[in-house]
Amino acid sequence: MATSVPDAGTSNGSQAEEICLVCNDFSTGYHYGVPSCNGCKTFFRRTIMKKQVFACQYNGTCTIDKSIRCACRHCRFEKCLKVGMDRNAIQQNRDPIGYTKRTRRYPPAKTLTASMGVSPPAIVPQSQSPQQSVNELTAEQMAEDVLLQTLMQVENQVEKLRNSNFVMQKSLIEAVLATSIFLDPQFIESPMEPAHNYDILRPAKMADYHYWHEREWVIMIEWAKTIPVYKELDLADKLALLRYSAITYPAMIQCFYTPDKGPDTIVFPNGAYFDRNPEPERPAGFQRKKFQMLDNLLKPLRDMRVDINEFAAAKAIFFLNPDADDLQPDTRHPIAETRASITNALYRYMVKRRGSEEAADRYGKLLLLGTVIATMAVEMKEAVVVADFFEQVKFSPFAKELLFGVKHEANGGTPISVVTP
Amino acid sequence: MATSVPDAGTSNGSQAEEICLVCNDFSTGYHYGVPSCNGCKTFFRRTIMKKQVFACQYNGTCTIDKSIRCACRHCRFEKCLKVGMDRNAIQQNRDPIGYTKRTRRYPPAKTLTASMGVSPPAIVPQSQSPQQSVNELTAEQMAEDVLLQTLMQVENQVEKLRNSNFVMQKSLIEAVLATSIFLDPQFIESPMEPAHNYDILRPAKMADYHYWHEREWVIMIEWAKTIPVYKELDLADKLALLRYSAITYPAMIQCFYTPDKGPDTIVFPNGAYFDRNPEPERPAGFQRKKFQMLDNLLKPLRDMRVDINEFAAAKAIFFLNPDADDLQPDTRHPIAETRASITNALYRYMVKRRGSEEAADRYGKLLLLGTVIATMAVEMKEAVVVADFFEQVKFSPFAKELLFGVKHEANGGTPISVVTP
DNA sequence: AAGTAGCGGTCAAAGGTCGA
DNA sequence: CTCGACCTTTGACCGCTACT
Repeated sequence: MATSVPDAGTSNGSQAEEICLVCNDFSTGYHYGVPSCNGCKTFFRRTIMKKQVFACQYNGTCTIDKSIRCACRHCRFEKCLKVGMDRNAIQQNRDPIGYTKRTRRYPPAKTLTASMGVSPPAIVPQSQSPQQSVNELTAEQMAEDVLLQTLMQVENQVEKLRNSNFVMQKSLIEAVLATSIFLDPQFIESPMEPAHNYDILRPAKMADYHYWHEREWVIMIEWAKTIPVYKELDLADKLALLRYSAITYPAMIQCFYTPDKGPDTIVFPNGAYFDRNPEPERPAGFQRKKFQMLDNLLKPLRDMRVDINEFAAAKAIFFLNPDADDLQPDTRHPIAETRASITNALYRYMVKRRGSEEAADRYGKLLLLGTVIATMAVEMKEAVVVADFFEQVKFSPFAKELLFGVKHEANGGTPISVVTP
Repeated sequence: MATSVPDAGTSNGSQAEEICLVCNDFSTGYHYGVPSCNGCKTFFRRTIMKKQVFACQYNGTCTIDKSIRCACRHCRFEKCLKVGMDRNAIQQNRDPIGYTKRTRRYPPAKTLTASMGVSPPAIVPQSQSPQQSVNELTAEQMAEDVLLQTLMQVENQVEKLRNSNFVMQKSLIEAVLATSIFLDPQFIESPMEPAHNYDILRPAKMADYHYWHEREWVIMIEWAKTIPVYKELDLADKLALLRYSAITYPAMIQCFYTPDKGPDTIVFPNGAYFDRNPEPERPAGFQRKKFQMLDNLLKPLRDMRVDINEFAAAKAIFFLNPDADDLQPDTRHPIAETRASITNALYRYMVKRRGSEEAADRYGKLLLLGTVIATMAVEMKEAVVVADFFEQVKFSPFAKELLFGVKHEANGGTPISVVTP
């Protein structure tokens, strides 16, 4: 326990390799691919080898620092994964799929080079280096991983944009055609504005629902424009994808980014919240949507402890729906291809973080959330049409453009009607 | 914690290290820099961590000895400091670790394997036995694989039943409650009847659609009764699952088992077929369903060359939808568990047959068909309701029971209206 | 031949547990 | 409530192997 507090003041990045990325203690070199200290290195290895699963006593957001790195093993392990420690670099206890023999336990005798029979690969390196199937990626796989990394990086900007005070005064078409703010270096480097106060909550009013939906839509549009395949689509196809996700994208965002105020509460960044209580002034059918969000989205996301990177991938997978209405037949294929690229990269990401066994289970559960998304998309499309038909909801021009594909007027942009919450 | 025992030269040092410098009890090693016993070690830590301050009842000169070390906490703590215990060696609170007594309970969850039954094993499995990693499947995994194998075996009977001339004259409720024909040894051993002649095709008429839908429903019911978790459900939950899949189960069956007459044709076993041609006599909305079946189900099933075993798993995964309407809350969890068991077993099956790389891609694509299924389920539920409302379709009593949950009449069974094709 | 980076293993010494 | 026998967890240090 070296008590020596490192002078963190040196902003020199070249020293970064000497600091443990997990706990900021002095690093003793690269371990499992990450500059880290002996403690975090050993902790990571032990956790994986013993297949331990921890639970955070709080809300899974504990800060990990040298002085308190032992306080929450769940968050410490999550931090290890977050900074990129690679469980495939752990040698014992290998991937159960590509069966490799291990020669541990009692005899250190390595005379039994052949060990047990089954040796699938032509070359069997006796003592396994962490190479092989893991680091050897094809060019295609690397491209897929780059795509996923881009999604992850953008996702890390989403909350910043969501909490910010930006005002978009564009029509839907203009917003779709403009360059994404997520690709604007000035925005990327801007600091996160102080989070809203989540301690003072108040029930959401109609104005809150409208305000936040339109805000999430703008975020969805800015986000979509960062996806390579999306940029290449015709305007009509872009709008078709946006329309398909118009209901579910805000729902996913709101479920994932709400602070944990219990299993029945979803909070908007301004402190407005809703829960299971009925709200008679809202159109019928929206109560059902609330239950679906709480039971079928929020709960599994929480239970699975979906991390932001998995969430980034899931959002894109469900958004890039080649079966969405009104897509031109020619564009379905490239969309499906990109979707497959993301699923493949997501799977590799999960294997790296969770191991192949848990990854398969987790991957399946996450993809099956697609059924929930699809159900909500269809049901709410119906409900929205009905609500509009009976004029229960006064949709803004922006909303009508998005939900119903109302033709854009020749020249003037229809400004977003921002409702002050 | 390199001990760096400084005893090198001291003659009697070897003896002193075995004695607690605080109370002269046997020491258990160095604690906080001083050879000390467990009691004094723990006492010192507790005192520091709880920031306790003691007062001596006498004059602060109490002797501390093993027999009376608890008599005066003030003087005991002073003695700790005097012999050199280092308060800087006290660390922060750590994460709680749970039970440590081996005579109590089973370890803190995580291993769902032996969750059933009482069986607290004398030896806690929590300890490290790094075995089981490679070829060895856990008992849980083996149970999952057995479940999948059962589904596969039943699936191999489906076409036999579908092509047979069986006539079910039962009401929905009776069919649900009876024993599955798939579990009847007599049926299992019966030979497959000669397949229908798929060379002579004719366009399907309304009667064909009705006939085959009701027939697929009967097959669905017989099939569902072979799923262990399904058997345990209440009648209402059984009906809820059947209702959810009432549209999509026949669609999946028809897509998978149709002979390949080109990408736009689906053939029933009696030679009746349909394709993309509009059929004005059918209700609006059914044309859309046909396109969905051809484009979103038949095409991917063909493109992926889904085999019958994968199909068996997929059917069950989509059928066991824990989010289906009207399910009781308590039954959602066991359904989700079984669904996860099947997905896991399916993944292992794919890895075995295709290798881990292709398996991940294939597994993802197959599970994402769930979005198609969910979309069709919801849309057709709407369409069916509308169709019934406008009486465009004369639903049979059996169909009404299934689709709308019409109450079963007290005694008489409502016979299936078998339309001769 | 010697050096180094990064694996896994080790065990003294931390902290946690729970019946007495 | 405190005590302390007994337990788990931690991490500085070590040996090992592959690759310079």
